[in-house]
Amino acid sequence: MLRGDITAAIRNAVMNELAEVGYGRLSIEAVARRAGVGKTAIYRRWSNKLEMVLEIVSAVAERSVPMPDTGSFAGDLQLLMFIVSKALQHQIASQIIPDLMAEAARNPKIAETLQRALRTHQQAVGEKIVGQAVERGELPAGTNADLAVDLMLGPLYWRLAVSRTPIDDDYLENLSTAVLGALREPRPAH
Amino acid sequence: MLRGDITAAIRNAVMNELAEVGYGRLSIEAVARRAGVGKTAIYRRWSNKLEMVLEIVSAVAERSVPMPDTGSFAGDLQLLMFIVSKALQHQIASQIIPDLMAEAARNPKIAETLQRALRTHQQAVGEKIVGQAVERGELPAGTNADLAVDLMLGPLYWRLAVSRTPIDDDYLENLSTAVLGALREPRPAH
DNA sequence: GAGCGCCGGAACGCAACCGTTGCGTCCTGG
DNA sequence: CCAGGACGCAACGGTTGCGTTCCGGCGCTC
Repeated sequence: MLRGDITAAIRNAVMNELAEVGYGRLSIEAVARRAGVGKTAIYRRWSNKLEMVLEIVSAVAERSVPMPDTGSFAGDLQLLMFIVSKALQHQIASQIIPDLMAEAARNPKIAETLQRALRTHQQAVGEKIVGQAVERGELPAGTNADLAVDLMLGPLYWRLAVSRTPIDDDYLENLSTAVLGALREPRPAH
Repeated sequence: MLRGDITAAIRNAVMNELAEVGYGRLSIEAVARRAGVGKTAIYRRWSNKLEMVLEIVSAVAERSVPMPDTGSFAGDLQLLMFIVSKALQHQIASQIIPDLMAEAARNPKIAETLQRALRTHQQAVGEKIVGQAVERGELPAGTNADLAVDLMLGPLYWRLAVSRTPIDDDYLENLSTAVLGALREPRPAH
């Protein structure tokens, strides 16, 4: 019976409020104001702030990050980095994600939701790419997939969400070359 | 004239409150309660919440991260990663840093302070380590210091502050080996 | 031992937000 | 045409926090 356009307006308002003030300062009243909606309409849909935010955020997060499969590890890597960098450069995402990550450190429910919505998927993507590369002989058999994921996503996240230095195509190419070098068979010291 | 022990108690309380509830929810009243101090004592020292937090946090941040100089790039790298990983595993730091990073995305004053207190110093450390390595011939001459910093700190930050997966010595060694591989002269594709 | 300044504590007026309720309107299906 | 439900709006009492003010007490210094 709930009107869909209203629900959509609320979802939208929550995302924007989250980006602007963060979870800690998010208020139901501000969401209602922003959505042009009565508080009643919100409480009719969710029982409190936490539940509302979690439901909305995971709904958004679930439709993202496709699985690259270009036929070569170098290609997969470049594509993945391109996608992730685009996502992290998105105005709203780049505000919300670090905020919720920080919040997750003190709220187990947020942590769990984020884990399910982001980490798990990213890990699966990483493992698949690395697994394919190993099968093709592009990476050594013992390659640590966890380490690979950290190497692929860590620098991007650091750069875009933490130090917030702009990124260009050159940088992205250098980065993927470097990561490629990092994961290849270790060479003797000289 | 202000009593030093009281100032110290307030500083301490602010750090702990920041870790527990984050900047967004930090309240002067809670800080006073926690420090066992009247609000008056706080307002006598700082004029508002933002100024207080910035002054205290930068004071703490300024005394950290020594400059490694072990004589070899591999040694410097391992030492730096060890220090940073210890710092990021510190209970309070690992809560406060991501929180302020997220807050910095929407508050320019916080961003500026963090930039000065953390980024600038880290960048200097990275540049020095890379510069020394290039002089010794351990890294190619054109090595991009920015990229190197991202590769060194990004995965650690990602792992410890974002995905919050525990780290052991083995992982740290694998990571530094990988970063070493990433920064060496690029090899031809096969 | 008088005075000064910091101290904690209590209370102030003001604002924001919580979650709930009641009102009158609008839309829809029977 | 009518019942019912979702809507917005406004108001409720209660809580929390702001930044300020005033108080009495305590420990300096002169």
